[in-house]
Amino acid sequence: MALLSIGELAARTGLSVPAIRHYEAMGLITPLRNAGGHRRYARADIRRLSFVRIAQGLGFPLARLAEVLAGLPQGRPPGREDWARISTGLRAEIDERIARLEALRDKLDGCIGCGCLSLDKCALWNPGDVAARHGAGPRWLMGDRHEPG
Amino acid sequence: MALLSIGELAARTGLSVPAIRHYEAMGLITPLRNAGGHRRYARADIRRLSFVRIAQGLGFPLARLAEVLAGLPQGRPPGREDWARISTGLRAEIDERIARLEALRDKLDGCIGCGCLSLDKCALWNPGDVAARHGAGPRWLMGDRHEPG
DNA sequence: ATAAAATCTCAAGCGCACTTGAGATCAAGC
DNA sequence: GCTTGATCTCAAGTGCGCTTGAGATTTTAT
Repeated sequence: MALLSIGELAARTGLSVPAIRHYEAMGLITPLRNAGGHRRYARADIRRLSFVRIAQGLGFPLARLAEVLAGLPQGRPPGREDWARISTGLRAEIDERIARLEALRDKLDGCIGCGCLSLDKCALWNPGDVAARHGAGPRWLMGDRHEPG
Repeated sequence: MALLSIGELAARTGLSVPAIRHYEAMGLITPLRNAGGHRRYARADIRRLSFVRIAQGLGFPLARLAEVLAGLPQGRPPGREDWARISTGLRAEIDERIARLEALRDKLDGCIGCGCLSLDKCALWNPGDVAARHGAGPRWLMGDRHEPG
């Protein structure tokens, strides 16, 4: 049993079968096919999907992960250095996301505690008074998460 | 200018006008209406929407925020204690989210660094070997974020 | 050999958080 | 008074990340 069926891969990763097919459509994984046209996965693909789930849980959209995973070797199974390379690429972004979350939490604490409660004016809640600029888009404070497209 | 029009509120909060109307439909805010049927907002509503944006940025769905905001007084403008009360309610959930993110980051670091690379078996990546249980749903590691519904 | 289970390919639907558009009404400036 | 801009409602569309369903084919077990 060198290669896995999609059902086996689903069982190993905890993903649903349609979800795995969806990831394929999004370019995250590219299985082989057997004579009958059924998908056949290498063991390394379990790792690949585990990575996807974790990175996705950290807030990365599938499209970004497709880019990152494109950095893994094709043909040869990826080794330690390969995973380390693409992971370090994400580390900076991960740290940034966590930092942003912590900053927001602290702002929340700080402003509730400070008693000013003028959230529309308070520098903590509205750093740089962006709201007064031109009221264009809600980009302040939020970073790029779930930006209205 | 005791009350704000929706356009003014949009300018003050950085939100779009349709977004504010959407929040109303979701039960997050309930403006008064003038004689002509136009929405009129109190100053405290700026705070209310600022709170919504921040909490939303922290990962809370609008439905949850509607619940939380229902804890604010009606008629009387909310005071420091009101905001403090509903914020502390969220604090635990916020801390939990941050902790989860940090844990995932550390797991990522740890397993890339540890050299085992057997993500499907490694206790760090797959605590409790949940994948082998019955392959039902992808609930391990992820918490409740963006759970397939 | 055959019945049952797994897989295949489309296509459509869903939940969330909005955006966009149409057509009508209200408000404000000149 | 009249035009212009803001606002109204309702409906439909968007992007993401899948799920669900239909109908056909392949694989596996007996």
